[in-house]
Amino acid sequence: MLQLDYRDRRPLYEQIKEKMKELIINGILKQDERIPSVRELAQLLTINPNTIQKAYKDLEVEGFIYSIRGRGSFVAPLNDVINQTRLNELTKDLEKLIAEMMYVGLTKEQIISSVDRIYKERQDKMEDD
Amino acid sequence: MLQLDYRDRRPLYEQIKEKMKELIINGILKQDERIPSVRELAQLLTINPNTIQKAYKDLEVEGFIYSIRGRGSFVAPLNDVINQTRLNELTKDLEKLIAEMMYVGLTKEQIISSVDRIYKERQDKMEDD
DNA sequence: CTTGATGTATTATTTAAACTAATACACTTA
DNA sequence: TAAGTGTATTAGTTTAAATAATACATCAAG
Repeated sequence: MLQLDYRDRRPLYEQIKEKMKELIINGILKQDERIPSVRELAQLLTINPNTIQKAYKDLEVEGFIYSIRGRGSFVAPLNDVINQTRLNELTKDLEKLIAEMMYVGLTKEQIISSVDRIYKERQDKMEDD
Repeated sequence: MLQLDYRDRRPLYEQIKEKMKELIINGILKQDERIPSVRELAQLLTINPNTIQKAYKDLEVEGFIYSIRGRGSFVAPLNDVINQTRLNELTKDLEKLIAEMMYVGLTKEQIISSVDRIYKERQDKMEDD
């Protein structure tokens, strides 16, 4: 379900965050589905529970999961995810990315066709579920 | 010209890289223009020269600047910037970003109109120079 | 040819962040 | 009640970032 890469120079909790986001975004984990507990995942990955805790806390702040003491952690419903702060961050990231793409000489048409292709590929993938 | 943020949790050399990229991408620094020397910038920012050196080395690898021993560091000509490796990285970043934007419910049209807006804004800005 | 500036490299040290470890507590469910 | 959950705290270790002090090769100017 989750594989860590120790050659990766990024912190473990970042890797966990990214992998978990992917699982949620790609629909592998469904809304309100329970995800492994802090201790379970720590044991599975043979790392410290505190590291999982940090990853989960970040994911909760970003709106991807919610946690209930005594019960566990769960995939957040979409409504919770769509918060303006996150949207602003994503837009800012998009601006940076496009700025660099323009700089290396990509035309608007090239960029948009990339967006189009990516969008289509993702839609196809989601329809398979 | 360059302002560091010590509340930022990212490493200083990352901040320097990002700021320098912005200056180049936004056309503030022109092709073949000389940028501050390692020692100059270190003194200006009151940080260690080795930190600047690391930032500059990274920027050179990514194709944004080139350095000549004994002379200084300069903004790279565009042709050098367009390398396939960098393009692949940018495309991968774009894929991740769009995936998350789709997840939070943005339609293809919304994303493309964002791209369109960003592109136009940047073109206007560049024409002012 | 000397001088001062440049990029580059190396080694050692300090500082900060990431990670581990061991507990503790409040809450939920069976 | 017992076992599992999230959460918090404190301490220690490990790793990365940043500093510090040099050294060397190159280039331009005097």
